[in-house]
Amino acid sequence: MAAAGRRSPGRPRGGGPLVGRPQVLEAAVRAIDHHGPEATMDDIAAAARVTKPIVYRTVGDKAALTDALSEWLVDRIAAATAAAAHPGQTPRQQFHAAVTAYLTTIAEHRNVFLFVNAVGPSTELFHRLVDRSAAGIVTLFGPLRVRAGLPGAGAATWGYGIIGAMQVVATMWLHHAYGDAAEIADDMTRLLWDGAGTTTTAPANHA
Amino acid sequence: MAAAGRRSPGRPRGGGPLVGRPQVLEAAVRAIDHHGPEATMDDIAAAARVTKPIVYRTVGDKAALTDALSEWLVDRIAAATAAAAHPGQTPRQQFHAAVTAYLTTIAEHRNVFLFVNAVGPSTELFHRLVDRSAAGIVTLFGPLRVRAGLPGAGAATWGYGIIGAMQVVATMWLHHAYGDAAEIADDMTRLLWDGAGTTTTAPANHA
DNA sequence: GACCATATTTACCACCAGTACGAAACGTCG
DNA sequence: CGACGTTTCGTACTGGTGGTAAATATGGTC
Repeated sequence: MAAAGRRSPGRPRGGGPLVGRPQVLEAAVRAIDHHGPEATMDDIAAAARVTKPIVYRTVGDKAALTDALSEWLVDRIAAATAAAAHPGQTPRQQFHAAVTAYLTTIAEHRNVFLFVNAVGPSTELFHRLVDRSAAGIVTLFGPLRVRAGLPGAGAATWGYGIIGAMQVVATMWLHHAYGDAAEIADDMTRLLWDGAGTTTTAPANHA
Repeated sequence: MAAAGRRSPGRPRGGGPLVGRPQVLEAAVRAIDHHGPEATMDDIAAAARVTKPIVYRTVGDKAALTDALSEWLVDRIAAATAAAAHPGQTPRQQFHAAVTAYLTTIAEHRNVFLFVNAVGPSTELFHRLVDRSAAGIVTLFGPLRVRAGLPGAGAATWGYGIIGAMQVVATMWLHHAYGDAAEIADDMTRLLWDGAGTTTTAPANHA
C-alpha cells in the first residue's frame, strides 16, 4: 500500500521526525477500524505511512499501544456518558442514560473496543481506568456509599463490578445485537441500580 | 523433561492411543498450573508425556482446548457455588455464599482462570456457559424476574452482567488481593443483589 | 570538509500455533 | 509365515507475529 511512496532509509529530508505519538495513535485507530481487532503492528505502521521500528520508538511495544488505546477509548466513553446525563434527571435516569451512551460509544468504536479487550491493558492502567470510571459514576451516584456508612474500600469492588458487567454485556451485544441499546440499558439499570434481589418489591415505580 | 523416557516414532506397543481426551485435559491443567497462564501448547503436550500433534488430534486447536478448560472451570464453580448455598439461608445469604465460593474456587484454579480469560472461549461456548451459570443463579434468585413481569429476554443481560462483574472483580482480586473473599462478597452482594441505587434507603437490614 | 547526532528503512531473530511426512507397531489376508 | 494396509506416533518443518540490530541517509557543528 505504501509501496509507491516508498522512502529510502536514512534521516528524512525535513530533519525532524515524520510522525509523533498522536499521529501513530490515530493511525492505530484507523488500522484497527479497517483490519479488525486482529490488526498487527505492521498494519498499524503501514497506516501511519511508516515502518515498525518507528512505531516501537514512538509508543513502545504492543502493551503500551494497548494501554494508550484503552485510555483513548475510556476518554471517549467518559465524555459520552457525561454528556448524556442531564442535570434535570433523577440519578437513576442519569445512570440509564450513561449506560446507553456507553453502549452507543462502544458500537461506534467497535473494533478498537474488541482490540483492547483481546490484548488487555496492563494491570496498573486497568486499575487507574477503573478508578477513574468509577469516580465518574460515583459522582453520579452521589455519595451513596458514604451516606450509607459503607467502607470506602468497597468502592473499588463496585467499580470493578460495574466495569466488568458493562464490558461483557457490550461484548455479547456487539457479537449478536439482541435488542437496542435502550433495552439493554433498561436491564442493566434494573440489575446494577435497583438490584437483582429487590425486583419483586419495587419493579417499576422508580423515578 | 521427557528426554529420559523418549519414545521412538511409530505406533506404541499397546496398539491403542497413549492418551485420551481426559488425560490431555488433566495435563493441560497441570501444565497451566505450573507454567502460568502463558503456558504453550508444547508445555501442555510435554505435561501429557506426548507430542504436539497428539494434542491437536485429541482436543483440537488452542481455541478448542480453551473451550474445554472453560467448561471444566465453570463446572467446578457451579459445584462449589451450589454446595455453598444452604437451603436454610435466605436467598440473599445464599447469593453471598455463592459469590464467596466463586472467589475461593477461582483462587484455587488461579492460573487456569487467567489462561481462559486471556485466550477467551468461543462466542458460542461463552453464550452457553453464561446461560448455564445464569440458570444456576436464577434458581437462586427464585423466579424474581418472572414474578416482576420483566421480559424474559433481559435475563440474558443479567447473566452477562453478573458474569462480567464476577470476572473482573476476581481478576483484580487475584492480581492484588485486597481484603478477603468474604469482604469482596459483601460488596458484590450489595451491588448486585441490593442494587447500588438503593443503598441509602436500606443499607444493612436485609435478611 | 570531517564528524557526531538524529531518524529512518532493511533485514533479521525468537517464539509459538499448526502441519506434512516418515517410522514403527498392529491386524489381516493370502 | 510373510506382505500389505491401517493406526498411532515423533521429527522436522512452515507461517506469521512481536520485537530488534545494523546499515543508511540527512542535519547541525567545529
